[in-house]
Amino acid sequence: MVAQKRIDYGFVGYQVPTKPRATRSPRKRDTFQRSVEHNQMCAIDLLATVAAGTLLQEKQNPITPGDGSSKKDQHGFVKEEGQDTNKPFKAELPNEASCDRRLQHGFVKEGCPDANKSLKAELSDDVSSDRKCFSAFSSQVYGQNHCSKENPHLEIDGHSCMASIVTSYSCSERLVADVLVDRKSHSEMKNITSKVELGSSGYPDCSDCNLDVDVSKVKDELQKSEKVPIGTATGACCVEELMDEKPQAPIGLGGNAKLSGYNDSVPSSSLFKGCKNVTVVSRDDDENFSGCAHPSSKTKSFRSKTCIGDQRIRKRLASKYRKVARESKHETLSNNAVDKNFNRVYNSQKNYHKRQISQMNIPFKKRKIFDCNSTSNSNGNIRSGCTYYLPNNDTNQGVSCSSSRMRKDPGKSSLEAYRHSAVRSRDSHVKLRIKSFRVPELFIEISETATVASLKKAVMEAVTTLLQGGLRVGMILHGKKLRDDSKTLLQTGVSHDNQLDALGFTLEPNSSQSLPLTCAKDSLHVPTADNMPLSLIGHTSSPSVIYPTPMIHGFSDAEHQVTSLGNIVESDHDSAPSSINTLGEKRLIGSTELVTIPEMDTEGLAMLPVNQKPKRTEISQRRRIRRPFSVAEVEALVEAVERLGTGRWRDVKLHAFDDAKHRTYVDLKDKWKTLVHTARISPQQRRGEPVPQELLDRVLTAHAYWSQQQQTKQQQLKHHPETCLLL
DNA sequence: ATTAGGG
DNA sequence: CCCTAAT
Repeated sequence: MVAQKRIDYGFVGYQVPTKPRATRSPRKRDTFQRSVEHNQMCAIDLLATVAAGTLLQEKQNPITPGDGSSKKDQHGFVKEEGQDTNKPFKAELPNEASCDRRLQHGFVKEGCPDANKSLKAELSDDVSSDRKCFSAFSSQVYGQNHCSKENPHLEIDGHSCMASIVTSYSCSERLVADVLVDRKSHSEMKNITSKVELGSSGYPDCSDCNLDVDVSKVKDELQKSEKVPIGTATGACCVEELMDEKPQAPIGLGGNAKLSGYNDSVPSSSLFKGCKNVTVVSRDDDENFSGCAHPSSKTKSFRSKTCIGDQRIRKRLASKYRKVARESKHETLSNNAVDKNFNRVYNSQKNYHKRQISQMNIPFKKRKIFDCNSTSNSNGNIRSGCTYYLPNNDTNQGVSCSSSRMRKDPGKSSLEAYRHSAVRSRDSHVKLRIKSFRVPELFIEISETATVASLKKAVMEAVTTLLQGGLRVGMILHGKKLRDDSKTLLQTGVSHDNQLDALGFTLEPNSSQSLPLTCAKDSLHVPTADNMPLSLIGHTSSPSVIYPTPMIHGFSDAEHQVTSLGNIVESDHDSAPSSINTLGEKRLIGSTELVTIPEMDTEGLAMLPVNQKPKRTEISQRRRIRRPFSVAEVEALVEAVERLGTGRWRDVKLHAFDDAKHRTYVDLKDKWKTLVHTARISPQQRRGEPVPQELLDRVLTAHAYWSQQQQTKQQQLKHHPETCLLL
């Protein structure tokens, strides 16, 4: 490559950290400049080589240099290089010193500090400019990384929930994050509303909690109603956002729930990531359906639609629920809106790649609502109901008028009535509604020319991936976990009015990321020892606390609510083992209302079955949880390495996995190692989740490229040590 | 704290 | 993923 003969020093983007980047003398500067050019060329070569088709396509839709994209890149670089940008002077010196003492000497010799300083400043400027150019370049080449705040699609209107596109998360994300941080007051999560109805007659047991069970009950009721929740086109995930007024969105979770629509409960969050939410549809029907007034939803219709296309998802959802605090600002998108969104998406999207970010936490929140009509109350029938919101909701709810209202007025009276009724007969039913849970952010990249179907498919895949781990249901009463599945609701007190307030369900997502060990599919639950929830799984008492996954960006209102309830515990997707502590910390960060958490933790621990502790301990001792890399993560890694090269794992981590705390640079390095190995062996020999051949090809290409670069550098050093001096 | 490699 | 040596 052309680059080989040239000196690479100074190029931040691709160069190895060790090399000197800037020089103080004019001559050196020129050299530097050249090196930069050279680097760029290298980069281009690499890109051309590596990126092949995709990149080329992207090039066609280059982002204008001036826009935010460039900024992002720049930003990214800054981070990469670290200190350089920020502290051109000080930072650089040390680096250089380490890299090349000669340089340093020269520098020192030059003598006057001031002169040096100015020079350095200039150099740094140059560097930055170079970087800019590079970034612009890279952005063009990579196309994918442009999430400038300026991009229209990135912005989220309060209500607009779009399918977002995401670019490479690395740089762009960061920028966006920086910019958007302020806005993220809202949760980034998308909510999937689900409606779950519980027939109280059943047992409180976990088994009961299973969607299937509930579903059947619900189903019956639903059948009565004609409405059909909507199958959104996405089929895959239709999440409905809950409107305050029309809280319920039936969801495909569990047997009961159906995903009616996929909404972004918190737009801002989506922005944060630079992605928009993928909204699928919520129909008016849904709303009606969801309406508290209509406790009975159409299960059947739901079910039929539920088929969304991917039973897997459904299953998973069913298996696990998370409580979702409903976001006050849910809005249902009309079809039109959806269409618009899609258009936007398409426009913005360049690649068909869908990505999930490392952050893929799955914070699902679940809301519960008890419906009991006053009328029914008189009857003593639970079903009558009023919608009862769990405490969680209340907190958040400022938004949900219905919930708060329900609770206060009708709710209580109804509750009392309910209680009485409960006392009278054991036949009374408890109806629960779980409106929504959150879905972690999904990033989807799709070409403009892609069909709607493909986008849907992409969304589906993303959702599927998220839910892969499966979900588990836990119940919390008055902040305590209900572990005895054999107890009846009555015995547990769930059927009593007071209890309702304190009742909470938790969904523990076993996402690969969050809870790798608990892979329903693998049937390996044991491992999760680290995670309390996981450990709990094996036990009769399934009541694990729901952990709202700590979002990277902060907690959503819902989460806060949950916290207030004390029902929810967060599971840290990142660190399953120390979930509690971690959670607590995160919460603190995210919100002020953390008080409950500590208690929760304590209780939780205390409550934990004897078995649990040992398990946990054992597991923790053994090692941290295994968290297989998802395809999305692999893609992120590959992309980062393509850009940064091997040997800069810290930078790779910072760029592509900064939010994935459980991925250390060592992990990334190891993963790359295994990827290279995987790419070299025959497909038949590969195990685990198959990695797209395209990615493996990129791995080999990038690996080859960077290996060569390394050799070249070494040779240069050997043969032309003086170059260092010159530079 | 990082990086590189072996296990 | 873990562990370790070398930076």
